[in-house]
Amino acid sequence: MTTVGVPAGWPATEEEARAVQDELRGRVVLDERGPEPGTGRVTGVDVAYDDQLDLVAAAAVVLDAATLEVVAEATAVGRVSFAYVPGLLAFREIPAVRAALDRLPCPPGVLVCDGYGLAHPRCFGLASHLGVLTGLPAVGVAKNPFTFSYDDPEPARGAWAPLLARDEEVGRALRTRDGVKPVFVSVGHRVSLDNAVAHTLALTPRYRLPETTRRADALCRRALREAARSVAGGVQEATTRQAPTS
DNA sequence: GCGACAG
DNA sequence: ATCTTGTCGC
Repeated sequence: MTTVGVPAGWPATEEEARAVQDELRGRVVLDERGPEPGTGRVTGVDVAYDDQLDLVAAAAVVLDAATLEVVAEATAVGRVSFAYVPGLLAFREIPAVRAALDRLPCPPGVLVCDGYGLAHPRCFGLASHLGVLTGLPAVGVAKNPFTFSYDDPEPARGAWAPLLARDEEVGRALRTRDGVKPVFVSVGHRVSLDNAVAHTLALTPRYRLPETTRRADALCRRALREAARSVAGGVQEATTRQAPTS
């Protein structure tokens, strides 16, 4: 099993990480609408953890945007690069995600992240961070409202309400299934909010969460199980070798 | 000061 | 994120 390490210069403290966000957020591009839903490719990325074994597994799954069929997929396993701190999620997820993206055999198209983009304490969440580092269009689709507030959208799929920080719209609470809890969409990089919402609806013909994140979630969990099994197997193998020879 | 807080 | 069985409903 090949493992990816923490990148050189990766922040070691929360202070350093916040400084990186403050420096990079100026590179977010907000004046592009982005590719139209249903055209080209859309790539879901997700990460799973085993904190006991200090393992992280990431997956990137490329879908044909028109058919939602899987075009390509890749995984990467490594060590945990940062503790989970609200507002600093990107530092925990990005090294493994980038390694998985680097292993894809084709261009990813639009990235769909689990989490937020501009809707963030320093306006630089995971989706924006990954977008800036890769240069790719990126959107954030989160399952929880984080620190933001919203009024419940109408019950029909497609209905939405502004996601608010203070009184600013930083994203949208979007109903992707009739009568089901909304998801929370925000702009990452090189995509407009309207288009991010349109992409999310195009990716949710059947389930609350986008097909991209469902596929990536399943794949990174599988990769983590296999990595954990491999680690456990290695330990067992070593133990066996060390058995007394009396 | 205390609690909340994407994954 | 992760720990976890059954259960209500389409």
